[in-house]
Amino acid sequence: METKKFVLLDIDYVTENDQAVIRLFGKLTGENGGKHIIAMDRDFKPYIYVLPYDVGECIDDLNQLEVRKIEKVQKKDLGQMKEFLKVTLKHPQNVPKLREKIWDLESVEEVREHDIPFYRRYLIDKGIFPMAEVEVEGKCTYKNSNTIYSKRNAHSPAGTTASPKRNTPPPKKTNPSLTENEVCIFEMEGPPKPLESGFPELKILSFDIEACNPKGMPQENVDPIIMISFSSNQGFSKVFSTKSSSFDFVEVLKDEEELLKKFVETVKSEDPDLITGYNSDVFDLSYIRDRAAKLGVSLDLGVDGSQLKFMRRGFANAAVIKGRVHVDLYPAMRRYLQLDRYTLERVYLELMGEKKKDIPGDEIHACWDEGGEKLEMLFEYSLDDAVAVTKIGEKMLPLTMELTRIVGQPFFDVARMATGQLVEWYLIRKAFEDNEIVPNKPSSSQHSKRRGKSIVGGYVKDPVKGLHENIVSFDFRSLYPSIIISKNVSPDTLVEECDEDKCYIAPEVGHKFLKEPVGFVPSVIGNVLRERVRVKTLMKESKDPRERQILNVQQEALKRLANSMYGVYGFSRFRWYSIECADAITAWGRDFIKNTMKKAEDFGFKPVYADTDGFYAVYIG
DNA sequence: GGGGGCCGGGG
DNA sequence: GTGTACGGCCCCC
Repeated sequence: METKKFVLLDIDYVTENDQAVIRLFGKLTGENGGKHIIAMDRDFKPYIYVLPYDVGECIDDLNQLEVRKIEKVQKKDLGQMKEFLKVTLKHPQNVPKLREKIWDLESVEEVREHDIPFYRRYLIDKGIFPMAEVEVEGKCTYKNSNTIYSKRNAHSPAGTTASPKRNTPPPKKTNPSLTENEVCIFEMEGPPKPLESGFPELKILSFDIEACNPKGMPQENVDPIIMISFSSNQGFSKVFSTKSSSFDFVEVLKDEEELLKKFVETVKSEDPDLITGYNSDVFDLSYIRDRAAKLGVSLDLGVDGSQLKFMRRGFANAAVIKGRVHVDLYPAMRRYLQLDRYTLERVYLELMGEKKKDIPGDEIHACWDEGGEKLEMLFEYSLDDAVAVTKIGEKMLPLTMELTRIVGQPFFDVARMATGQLVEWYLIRKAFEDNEIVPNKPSSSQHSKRRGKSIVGGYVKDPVKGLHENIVSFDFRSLYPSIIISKNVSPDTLVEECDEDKCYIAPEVGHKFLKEPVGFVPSVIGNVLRERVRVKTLMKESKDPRERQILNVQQEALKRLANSMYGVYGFSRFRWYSIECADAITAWGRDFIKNTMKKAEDFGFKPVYADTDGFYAVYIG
């Protein structure tokens, strides 16, 4: 038996002998530091909770179905203790198959926590966090990365002869390149242990491809890839192309097939933790997939030698490279910044304060054809794009990393989550820690019912026109989070009736919230804000500039999380949705700002503009 | 005013 | 894969 410590980069599960096996992808720290590890846990089983009408009858009914285990458990449902049945199933894929059947049983009132993906359940239940260190015990076998992958697709049951998907082009003879990496395949014995750890140093590799078509956007069935650029945060920068250049950073390859092979080889030899691109989910990697399929080049980019694949994620697909984290910075920047446009050029200007080389899309074809000076410009532009992506990544990924370490879901997911989802997954983890059962997502009918209701927002006083002198401003610090905490606004403290001294009553709307006990959401926000104060104090005390910078990112992440928590009450598709809570919060907000303005007036200030959590006033004496 | 449809960004 | 999810703007009743 041996012990390994590693930074947890990603997680998934595969099926072996009809059993789900969790795989933790990481990078070893300490001894053998830098090498990849794939730790396999065969002991974790999928489960759901069932709220029975009649316990005995329900157990009998469940025993008729293909279940592994049934246990009675006490869990809080919005603060109220109830007896649930924890039903362990045989395979994660049985959950969607069986949950309807179970729900339809006469003895069953409700099925809960039936839509939490298996790997997320694992992270939550084991208390481990991606982008932090984990310790495992068991046995390690070193293998070459391209010998691991055995025709088995993640998530498809072993043995089933799955028809080859568009996802995975038929791998032709792989080039036994010199850049294969040794990977520690680790059989876990016992659960993983979370370790207190600092901010991991990650290697980021960015890339960008060029292709061209005289008529407009290049078409993957016609137009070849003409160059691929790379840039890392550790000094690597290179352009590969099928045309030569006088620049040192350009390396010429004989044809597109060789170019694509070089792409794969470079990813393997550079061996980054993070791969970033700009619109790479939708454009670069999709284009590479299609061209590679056409030319029969194997895209075995995963650390386990698995193929590049695409996952459906809402309206766009996300490109997955197992064991490395591929992040498309384009959708990430859309959430991170508030801009009119999100072109790479615009985002770069915003973050770096300087212009980037640019060639309009419709001129690329001419540059490529003409050659000479124009072509050299194209090489420079292409490299500059990859460099820009690295720089943007260095600026914004630390925040994503902190959010990952707080929310506790994979970096890949966190980088693609809207803030509402971040909050939801954070609350789901906290619910597990507090023995609270997670509310179900609204059904489509509940959802449309919710959408029909609207919430009155913050108080806005239209600005008084004119040029004002002697302006003073006032604003509440984190108004909504403060209201949630001070008025204990939570779905589990909301009551129909109560004694006046035992609850807080919202102005205008009249919703009542018990003063005690502390509600689930207020307690979570309270912890987030206290943690933020703690981090800010550490930051002020710290003498080390790098440490200060890291702590600053941490407190920013906590602030983002606290400020977006109010939203869970008002967004119709969220699990902790509560129109009463949302209404009460904004009602208190309006009340506070109006009262403060009135008081200011008593002291001779005349408000000229107000919005939600602050106002401006002039002193008139 | 609010529900439905389209688009972004990449070359 | 126990997830099928965006948000802003325009247009149209």
